[in-house]
This record gives sequence, structure tokens and C-alpha cells, in this order.
Amino acid sequence: MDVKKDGPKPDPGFVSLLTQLYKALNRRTGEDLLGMRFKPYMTLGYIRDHPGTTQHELESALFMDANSVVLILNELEAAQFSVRRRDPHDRRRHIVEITASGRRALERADKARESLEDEVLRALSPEERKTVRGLLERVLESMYSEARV
Amino acid sequence: MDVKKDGPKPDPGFVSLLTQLYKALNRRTGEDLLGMRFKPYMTLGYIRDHPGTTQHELESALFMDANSVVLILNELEAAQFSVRRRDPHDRRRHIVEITASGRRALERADKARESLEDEVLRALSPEERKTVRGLLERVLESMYSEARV
DNA sequence: TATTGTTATACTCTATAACTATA
DNA sequence: TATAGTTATAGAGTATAACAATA
Repeated sequence: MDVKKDGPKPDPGFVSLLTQLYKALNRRTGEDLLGMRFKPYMTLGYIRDHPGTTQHELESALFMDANSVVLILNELEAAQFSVRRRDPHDRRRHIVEITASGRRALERADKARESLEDEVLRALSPEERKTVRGLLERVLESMYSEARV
Repeated sequence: MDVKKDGPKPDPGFVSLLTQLYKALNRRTGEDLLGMRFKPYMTLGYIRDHPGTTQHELESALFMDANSVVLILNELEAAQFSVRRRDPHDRRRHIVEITASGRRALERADKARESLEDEVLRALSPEERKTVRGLLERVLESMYSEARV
């Protein structure tokens, strides 16, 4: 029972949908909102949640290349939000850790991010938000496991 | 009743989730797959589905800036997939239309896109795919209406 | 004076390869 | 020789402002 309101509804496709949402979101996640740019924010969140992580792990976890990781960590260190120190067991590795002030900045940014999400997802009920997040997480996880093959 | 499998499961947030999915997807949508780059493909799809659209409409519908629209249309015209012609009622405007060969190229690309999506969404059942698409469409629509305010 | 589209410019992001230091 | 990280470079994406034509 397809209700056709305005002609044959074209199927934009999941990928296009995601791309448009990404762009729409990017427009409203300025540095002024989070207190830092979005990618460093996302990276710092991962660092906090995965103590003792390495740059290599950041690459694969956040789908970034080595170069971007370096640049973002430079930025985070310049703001004194994170530090790199050599892994004593393998001196090629850097262990990345969040600082106390990084933790505070991240908590502030998290609050801003939450209110942004409330605004962005206002069309959805709490249960629907949970649903969409759960589904997207599963999609992402399947992409990780595929990448590992 | 939170099942804690591996410590306090951090909430990555909808925005981060979307960003990672976007990046993961971008890595596998090369030109060789669709026969054209992804953004022109997405744009051409909109042009087909909205006959008589203008560049200004493309901007707001696809969350692009005027500059990007010009560049993408240049690319599409070079490939003879679309044409711009002056609107006789307002000679400042360009009316953008898909060509016959653009339509054929788009149909081929659509097939490739569908098989890509099958692969990307393989973690989800058909009903779940419908659900996630429907929810994301609603989020996007609410962002449009907000942008209009 | 405002709008549509174009051009120019700069800045970010991404991808790649060359380099270093360690293993 | 292989790996972790860094640096350098080029390409694509995005944002901004100046501009021409038209309203």
C-alpha cells in the first residue's frame, strides 16, 4: 500500500542518504560549538575510552590514514588535550593518552554534542533514536570485520 | 539492565557514528565502481528525479555550495550527462536537465550502487534496512524544514 | 539593490610515497 | 626486512568573497 503523494518517489539510496546527512551535520558542527574541531573531538573521545591506544589503532578504528592521525594528535597536543609517549616495550610505538584538561574539554564538548543531537534527531522518538543508532552500529561493525579480512 | 561486556560501553554518539560510516563508505565508492565519481552520480540522480531543477535548488537539496554545484555540473556536461540552459522566464537562472546518455549512465550506476548497498548493509535484514532508511529519511527531512526557517 | 551563476582563492581533508627509528 | 610514526606533496572537497548578468 504505497501512498504516492507526489509522483513516483525516487529511491535515493542508503549511501546518498548518509552522504547528505553527513554534509548537513558538518555544516552545524563548527569549532565554536564543541570548543574544538569535530575530528579532534571524535579522536579524543576514542582516546579517553580506550586507554593505552596507539596511533595505529586510531587509524583503523576511526578509518583515518596515518597522516591524519598525526595532524590531529599534533592539534590535540598543542591544546594540551592529549600526550604521546613511547611504549617502553616497543619504542617504535606511541601510546596516546588524554590529559586532565583534555578530559574536561571533552566533557564540555560532549554536552554540546548531545544538545546538537537532540536537535538533529528531534523528528525521532527516544525509541526510534535507539533503533537507528543500533542499526547503524551493526552496519559499522560489519564493515570493520570485513576490513580485517 | 545494561549488559556490560567490556567495561563501560562508551556512547560514540550519532554524529560520530555517521561520520565513521561516511568515511568507511567513501573508501569503497571509487569512480571505477559507478562509472562516475560519487558526487556527480548523486547530483545526476537528483536532476533526473526533479526535472527542471535549477542550480540553486541543487545547492539546498544536496547541501552543497554554489561553487561545488558549478564544478560538478561542468564535469557532468563534459561527460555529456547533463545540460544547462537559460530559463526563458528568468534569464539569470539555469535549468538543468539530464541527457539520454546521462540517463543510461545513471541506470548502470544505480545497479552498481545497489550491489554496493547489499554488501554494506549485509548485517541487516530487509525489514531492518527499510527501517533504518525510513528513520534517516525523516531525520534528513526535518533538517530541510529547519534550514528553510 | 538583490539574485543567479561563475571565477578565484584559500583552507581542510585525504591518499601516497619517502624518510627515521626501531624491531 | 618489516613496522610505527613522521614529513612532504598533490588531489579533492569545502567555504568565502569578488564579479557579471539579470531581475
